[in-house]
Amino acid sequence: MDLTIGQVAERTGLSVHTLRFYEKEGVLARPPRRAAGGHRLYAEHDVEWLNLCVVLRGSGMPLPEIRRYTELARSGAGTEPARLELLRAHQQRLRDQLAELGRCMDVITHKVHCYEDYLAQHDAAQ
Amino acid sequence: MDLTIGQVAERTGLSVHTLRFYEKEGVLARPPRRAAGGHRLYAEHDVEWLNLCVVLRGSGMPLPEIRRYTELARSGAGTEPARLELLRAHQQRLRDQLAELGRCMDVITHKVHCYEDYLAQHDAAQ
DNA sequence: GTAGGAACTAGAGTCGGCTCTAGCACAAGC
DNA sequence: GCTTGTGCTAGAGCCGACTCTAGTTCCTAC
Repeated sequence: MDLTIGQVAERTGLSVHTLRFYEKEGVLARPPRRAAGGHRLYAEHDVEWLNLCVVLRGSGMPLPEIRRYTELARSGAGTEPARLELLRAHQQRLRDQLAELGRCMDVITHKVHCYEDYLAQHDAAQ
Repeated sequence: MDLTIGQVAERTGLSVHTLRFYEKEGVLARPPRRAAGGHRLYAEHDVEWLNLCVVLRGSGMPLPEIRRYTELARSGAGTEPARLELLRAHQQRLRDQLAELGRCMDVITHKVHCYEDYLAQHDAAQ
């Protein structure tokens, strides 16, 4: 039932290095247990938590804020409103970012069309 | 008709520092002319070019690639196919990124709903 | 002519987020 | 029992993209 750091790396897409780094940064709800020889032992829920963190990171949440969210979750009951607020704020930022990227996409698509038209014209002339 | 670096900063949203930095990085089609005292003099088309660069950067294109695009544009006629290819590649990356961010948004929205439901339940129980 | 703000240069510093190194311990398969 | 791979720690290094500093010069308005 326990997973090695390598197995967790495989299941989260994070590198072994990054997993240790995240642990140091307080991204894990609690540090994993250790085997006799000092090797980390992860549980399934650690993987789930990390996969959520991957989503948060992948959408641009900075590590300190992920740590804050983790701390709230670690504190347990009563912190739900704060957690909700944090997620909502991130959701809004993400919405804004999507809108901004959409505008960028429009500009780029327009540029692409300009070049396509130009080249179509140019090729036809030959 | 000429613009100072400060005016260009205002019109592009870039800082004066960043404008000089971009110039050093070869992001400008050609370095701006200089006034008698050595101050940079920008033309309107520099602002347009920079605004395109802002869009490219804002959508995640790294500076070396922007420089490459700039160099192609500087080389003039004949480089249009290469420019088109570069833009198309970026467009594809942007599409992928938008899709990825959309998936992140779905996960986060789901999380938000979980908390909302939980809190609604919790509040009703009081 | 002088004060204050804007611009100049070269180069150093910062920041976030990894990523890698060194040197060593442990473990699994033959 | 030995090799090969995986893991451990602490800490250094790297990368991209700015961002700022120091020391100086230039322009504008009084």
